[in-house]
Amino acid sequence: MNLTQSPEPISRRSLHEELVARLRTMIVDGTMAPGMKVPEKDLCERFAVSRTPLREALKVLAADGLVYLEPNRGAWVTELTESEVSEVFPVLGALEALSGELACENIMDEELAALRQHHDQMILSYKEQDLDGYFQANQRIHAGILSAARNETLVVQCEALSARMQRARYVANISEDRWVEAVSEHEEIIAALEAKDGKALGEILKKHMYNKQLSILKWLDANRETAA
Amino acid sequence: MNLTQSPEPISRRSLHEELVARLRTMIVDGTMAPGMKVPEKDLCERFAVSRTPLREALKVLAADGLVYLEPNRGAWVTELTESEVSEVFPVLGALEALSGELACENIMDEELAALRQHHDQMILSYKEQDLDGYFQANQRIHAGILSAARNETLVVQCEALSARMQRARYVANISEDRWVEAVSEHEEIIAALEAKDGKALGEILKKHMYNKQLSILKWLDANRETAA
DNA sequence: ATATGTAATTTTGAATTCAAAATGCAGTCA
DNA sequence: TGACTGCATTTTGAATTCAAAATTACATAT
Repeated sequence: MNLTQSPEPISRRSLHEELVARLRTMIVDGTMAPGMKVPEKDLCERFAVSRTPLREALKVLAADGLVYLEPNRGAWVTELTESEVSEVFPVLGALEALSGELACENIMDEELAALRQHHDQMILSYKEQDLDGYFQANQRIHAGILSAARNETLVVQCEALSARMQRARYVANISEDRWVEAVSEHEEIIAALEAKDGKALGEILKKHMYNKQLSILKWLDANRETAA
Repeated sequence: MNLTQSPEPISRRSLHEELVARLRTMIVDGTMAPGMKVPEKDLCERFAVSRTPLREALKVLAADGLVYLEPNRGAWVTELTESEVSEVFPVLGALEALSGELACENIMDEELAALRQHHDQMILSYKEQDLDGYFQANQRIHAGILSAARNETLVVQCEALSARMQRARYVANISEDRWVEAVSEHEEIIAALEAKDGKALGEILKKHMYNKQLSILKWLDANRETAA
């Protein structure tokens, strides 16, 4: 038998891996709300697994900062506090800035073209006031820059921290003012990218992150008493 | 009863937490060498625990990138490859740069004084060619800057990535040339810190990291055939 | 009624068990 | 000799079990 192009290996997934992915999604999209006790027994029944793999998954999510464990008391979904937001965003800003610099060095023409399309799509969604479409295009742009940076470690770190903040973005409905501002920042982003100006792109992405932070902090502050 | 200053909660540790800490140490200090299969049964006997908590710990270490898991085949200590080093150091550089900037904003006088002492101690160790003392002082300086940044998330991220690189630092014996260079960089670091020049400190720390990367890559390259 | 003490129940942490998968080892045949 | 096959052994993944800890419910006393 001659296998010139070897087929990709059959990827197998252990139960706990699958559970990590599922639970992460549930936390990020708000199905499991911040502050909520993780219902171990419930989840076991729902996913039809025993406690062993579920608990393994919870340990991993705890290391990621999405849940916290209290010995002998169980697991809770982490709250999104002001102080956490104020800690995570600067770190995310530094990492996105790096991703911008690296992307300018390594991006390929087809990738750049795809990003330009996503950008135009995003502008279109904004003009039609289509928030879902906007979010999706926005997501794709950031993912595209990150992947163009050619640094898997950076991807992993960014995604882990983003996941922790994502929950807020789902709930925090963007204000019209912030939306206008974000769109204008994105014009700068695509411009810097097309000019391959890494330094500038890094700065803009950092600023972009900082503004997101402010917008979320504002929302958190406004909803503080509501939640409590 | 009036508890004006509430006592700190009694901290308890589950077995798996303890195991994560112990195994991490064993991997970082080289007791478990890169590339080695993790001897599950052995470790269980050695620590006198069952497989359940040990395996939970391995999942966490895998999420940290210190081991990798192959389904149905077990766990291995991750190798330190050129590509991993080339990925992790830039990320670490960006994070250390951030820590420098934040430290300049937030450091207190006593902390600065302590760092100056560690620095002087480090110079002394260098003059006496005391590598252990030098490493220790060096470690304390970086930890001190990080803690002065007042950002727990940043600390966690830096420590996780540092742990992955630390193994190399243990094995890679610093060259005399690199040592001279590192000492001179540290003079710049303490100067920027005392001048509270965040931008400059960030730049130097980033450069410092980059030079460490080069030095480790050189070592890896020289030892490539030895290890294989 | 509120606070304290006690027993029953539930939940958690970790050991054990069990089935599936991988590995190692003979024995067979070219 | 060398590679393939089938069987025994080991290792792994996950369910189950069991003891310890926490929670709840209830009774009693102030």
